[in-house]
Amino acid sequence: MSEMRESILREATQLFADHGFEGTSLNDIAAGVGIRRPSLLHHFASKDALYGEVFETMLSEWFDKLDSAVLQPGDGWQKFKGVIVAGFDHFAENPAYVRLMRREALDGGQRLAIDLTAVVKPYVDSAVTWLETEMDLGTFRRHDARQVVISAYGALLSYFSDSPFLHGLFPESLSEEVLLSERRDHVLRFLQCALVADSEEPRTTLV
Amino acid sequence: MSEMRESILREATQLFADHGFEGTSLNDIAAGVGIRRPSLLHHFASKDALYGEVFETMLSEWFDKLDSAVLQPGDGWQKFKGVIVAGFDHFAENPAYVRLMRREALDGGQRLAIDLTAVVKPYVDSAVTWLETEMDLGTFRRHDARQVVISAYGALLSYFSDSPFLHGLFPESLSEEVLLSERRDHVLRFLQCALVADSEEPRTTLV
DNA sequence: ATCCCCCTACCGACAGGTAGGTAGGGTCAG
DNA sequence: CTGACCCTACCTACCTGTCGGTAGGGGGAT
Repeated sequence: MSEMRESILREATQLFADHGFEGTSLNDIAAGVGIRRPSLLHHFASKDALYGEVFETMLSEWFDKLDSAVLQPGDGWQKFKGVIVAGFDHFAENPAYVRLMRREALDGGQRLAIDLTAVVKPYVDSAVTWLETEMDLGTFRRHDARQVVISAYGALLSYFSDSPFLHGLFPESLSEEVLLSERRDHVLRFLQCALVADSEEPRTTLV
Repeated sequence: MSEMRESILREATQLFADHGFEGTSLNDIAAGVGIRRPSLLHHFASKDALYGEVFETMLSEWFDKLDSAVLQPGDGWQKFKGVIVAGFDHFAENPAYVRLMRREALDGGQRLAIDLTAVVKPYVDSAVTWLETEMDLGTFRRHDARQVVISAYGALLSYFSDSPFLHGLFPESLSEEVLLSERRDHVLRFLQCALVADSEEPRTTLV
């Protein structure tokens, strides 16, 4: 992969995440990497092709992280927590990915060549069956497992996707790092309280 | 308010929600109500003005519902539940509003004349102080109250804003109504488990 | 060393289309 | 007559994508 291609992909990821597909022009992206539009189109066949490649890169990086998180040893809450933490950290490092994903979810994924739902569904289904066995075992409270996945999805993504808006709700004095770690702690504790029955003092088991 | 103005506002709300500000043209909106673009611009000074009015309508309708929900008698979980239900039902009736709000949160509210954060912050702050007193009383578990608001915000909105994407994750056999009521039940039970300590059998108190 | 050829990378200029917004005229009700 | 309403025609700005052309490096053959 050429250096210029990567620069373009990086810039395009940021701009698509910030302003959406329609709100980003090829001129903007080209200017961001210091070339003209025709030169950009030398590396990518079209705006749609560029967008598709940005999205594929985003998805594959996330699936890699997710796969390795799922393969980590552990069970019950420890395993669930591991996946949540992996997601949180990955999204914290790549907030543009979250915003990209949210925009695509809002639009219904019509722009993509791939069927987003079909790609994600296997992950969701395996998470659902795993959750249901844990509930059968009694380690987790009884919930609609699919709904749990959606709720966790919402809890994880919303903070990052809506950060331009949500940030204004906090006192300005708090630094980015403090905000992040507070959110992380909260999400874990909140999910644990909702999922694990005997988590009356969950702080002691949060290690 | 003239009939035509209302039609335009209705159509604009739908299209802005579905395709975003940049993804919606005045021609699309005008065609949707059966007039030409210049006629539309007779009723609204500009695209920005139209969008601003759509957004203001959305906000004021939601704040009305929210105010009356907060004023309902009750305390502790019953009060919290009342607000969540009011939000859920309002969003279920007006999914376009949720998608509009999410899009604006993603963009950072730069397009609006009003400062979205400043408008919402008082509501959040009062919710935070209320939650903290309930936690002090012991009716709710100890959480970071502001984070609880964000989590509830995410749990409520995500299902509606990302519905084009999330719907594909469910079996197609389930009807819209079943899906909605299942989501509603889940959100309430999930939040109750997370917030209320003695909710081991929360179904009995869900009345 | 020199010439030739092909290649990648980039550019200016252009085409075709659409965007938001304006100017001005026709119609019709009060 | 006036004013509200809607129209066609038009403007400028910007969009994506193409075309022709250029700069320059690598590798043979002579």
